[in-house]
Amino acid sequence: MGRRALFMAKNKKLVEAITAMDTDFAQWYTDVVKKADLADYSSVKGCMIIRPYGYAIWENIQAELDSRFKATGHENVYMPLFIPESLLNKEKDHVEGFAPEVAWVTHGGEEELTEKLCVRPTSETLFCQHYANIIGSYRDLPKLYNQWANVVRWEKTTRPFLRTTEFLWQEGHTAHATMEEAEEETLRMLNVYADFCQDFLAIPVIKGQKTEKEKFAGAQATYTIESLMHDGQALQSGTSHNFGDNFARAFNIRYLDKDNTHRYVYQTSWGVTTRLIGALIMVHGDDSGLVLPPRVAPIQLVIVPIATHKGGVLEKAQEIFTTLKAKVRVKLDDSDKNPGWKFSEHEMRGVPLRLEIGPRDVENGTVVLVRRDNGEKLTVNIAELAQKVPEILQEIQDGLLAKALKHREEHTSKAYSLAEIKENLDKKPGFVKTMWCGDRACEDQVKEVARASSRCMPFESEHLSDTCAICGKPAKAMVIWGRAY
RNA sequence: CGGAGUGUGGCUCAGUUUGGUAGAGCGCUGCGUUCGGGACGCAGAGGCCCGGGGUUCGAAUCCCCGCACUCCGACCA
Repeated sequence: MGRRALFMAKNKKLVEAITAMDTDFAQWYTDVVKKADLADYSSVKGCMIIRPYGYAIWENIQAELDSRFKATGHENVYMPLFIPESLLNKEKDHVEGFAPEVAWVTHGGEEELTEKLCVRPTSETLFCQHYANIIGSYRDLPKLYNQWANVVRWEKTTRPFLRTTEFLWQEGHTAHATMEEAEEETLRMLNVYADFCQDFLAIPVIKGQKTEKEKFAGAQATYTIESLMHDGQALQSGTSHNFGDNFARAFNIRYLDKDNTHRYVYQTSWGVTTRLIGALIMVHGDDSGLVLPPRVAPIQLVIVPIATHKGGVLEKAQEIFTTLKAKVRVKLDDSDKNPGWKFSEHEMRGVPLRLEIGPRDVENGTVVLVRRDNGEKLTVNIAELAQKVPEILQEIQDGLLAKALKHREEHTSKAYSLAEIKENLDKKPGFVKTMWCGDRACEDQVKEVARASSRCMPFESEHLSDTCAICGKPAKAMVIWGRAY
């Protein structure tokens, strides 16, 4: 009864099974993951069961990205799950970066292995060894490979999708004849990610370069797309690395050039992970649960028939289902739950559009459409549905991106001192822009005082002042700071 | 890796203080009535009380030792 009362009193919050965002954002996140049937916990810490609905989102992400990778000339391959210890150790910075979080296989059956095998935390070393074998001539270049795989990193703190011990991702690994080509590739793929996030996931991102401190172990340059969650925390949503010839030297990947001299190749790697699902939740979700942008939504429209025992309703619903099936991903929920229950269920799962059809509608030749993003109800003639539904879905897609962008802008500030960075973040968590001298010491200080890290040096940067906001020395770049997941 | 908390039907928990026949709500199954914002009635099914050792006539409850998970801080996609 108390629950019911809450339900009635607070019209905005339609689902009482989910903790309100303002009450406890972390709990809200966990509630959404579970109530939207995205994932379940497993018996191994940090490993989750991705349920059909969550996996369907991942499959949509995969399909779209994969076609964009193919369109830019990449081929898919599959590398082994295991890496011999000696192979992992070949590149010094790389192994040092990953050593603390690798899982090791020491036994095969009852027998102890002569060499430990690492469960891949990433596959640079595997690709490198393979490239050393197959690249001989400039005619073999470039090699543009990608793999869809799982990787394991022994994390201390885990959260579903955001940081799990095992996660799914894609890792692109390419080899080029020149540094210029490698740099071009690195940026090309960063742009693929950025466009994908904005067009498909309706998540606005900031493109930029990581500082020395934050760059990938073994890379010469790391580029990133950074997004801002609803609670003002930053999320690194994808990275693209230019390795230069670091790995090529360590793994002796050389090609014979046109002038008959051996040269090292220049390599890149780039990846996005199931973390993107976490971003979707935290960028678009609300107190009623998940809100999915139509393009990534496994179900774009759900049909809820009302009073199915009355003649004609179910038949009409089925007819509409058949018509719309050709245009959008549609589900007819003809289960014997109550309509109200179904409304809540599909809201929690973030279905962008709901279609209600009851006896009144059948009589009038109309249906009621309800938007998940703003709750708006529209009465539409059945004859117009095939045209209207795609239009409304597009509006929702655009609206979500605009809303997220507005939120990010409202949570982005400028600062001119260390104290101001901290003050801004404490007052209103988000992105803080400052000038920076380029010294690691200043980053460490921001970490210590403001509990924030440098997210990136954005490509689109401004000149805020001549001096570093932290130490006052001449500034070299603008940096965006934030508290990150 | 520190600090705190929690482990009892599928889920959320009560029961533990003070040892004495394992409970509730939700969910699940069947039948019927309902159906425009989480419906209702009746009848059911379902538990090695996290694990291992003690103490006791008797342990979910008391004592040791583990393990797991959650949340908060240092490292990371």
